[in-house]
Amino acid sequence: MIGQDILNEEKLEELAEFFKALSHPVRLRIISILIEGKQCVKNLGELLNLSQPSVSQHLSILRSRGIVGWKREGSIICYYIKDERVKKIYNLLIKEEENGG
Amino acid sequence: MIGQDILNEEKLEELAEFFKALSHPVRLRIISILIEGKQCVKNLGELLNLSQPSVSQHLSILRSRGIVGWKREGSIICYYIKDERVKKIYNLLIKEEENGG
DNA sequence: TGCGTATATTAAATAATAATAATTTTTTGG
DNA sequence: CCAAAAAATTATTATTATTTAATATACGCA
Repeated sequence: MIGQDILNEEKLEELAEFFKALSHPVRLRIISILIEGKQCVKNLGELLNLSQPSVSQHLSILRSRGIVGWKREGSIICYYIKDERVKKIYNLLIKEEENGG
Repeated sequence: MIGQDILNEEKLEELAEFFKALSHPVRLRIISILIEGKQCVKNLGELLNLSQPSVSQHLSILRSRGIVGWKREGSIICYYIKDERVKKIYNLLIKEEENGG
């Protein structure tokens, strides 16, 4: 059957959740920042001009989908891109477009 | 400033809308079917085992984001993938994964 | 024109997300 | 242990998306 061999229901749900995590301007901005390099929550809040709890909530969504990872460094927690698919998509949608891709 | 040169607010919103359109299992299935080739609404409903109005609603979301296009052929309307980014992402996420990409 | 098929739109009810504010936990340093 | 800083969680309310059912539109043909 068409289009059913690769994508079973479980895989579809997982993919939809993945895209849902990317479906918010703030989270896309967070991703674009983290692609440049890891950042702590406080810095993200300042770069985004958002409250700490708000940043934390968005990070928690990205974390729960495995898109970002984190590491405590002393008193702060640094976030980074964990899911390589995100980097690939970023390159494909953003970077390539710069050269009219 | 980090991550702000390329992605202005407008572009971020557009991208978020793009991902939102992909954030549903049914719409992902529709896309996977249309990537194999164009299909009319009735066939889609049968392949997806969904009611006609339900398929139409999902198509309308994909249409409004420019992800699919359509063409009337006699009494039926055929839908096809219009946004090339979708094909790229599909190849990247689905096809590459088959060979352990 | 009128009927049947194909598709789209609308409406109403429910569920999911987002934004904001308040509270809590964890860690560092005195 | 205590206070302050950093981050996470919770609660509340507002907004948006999804589902289902009902209705409407467009086309082809007798």
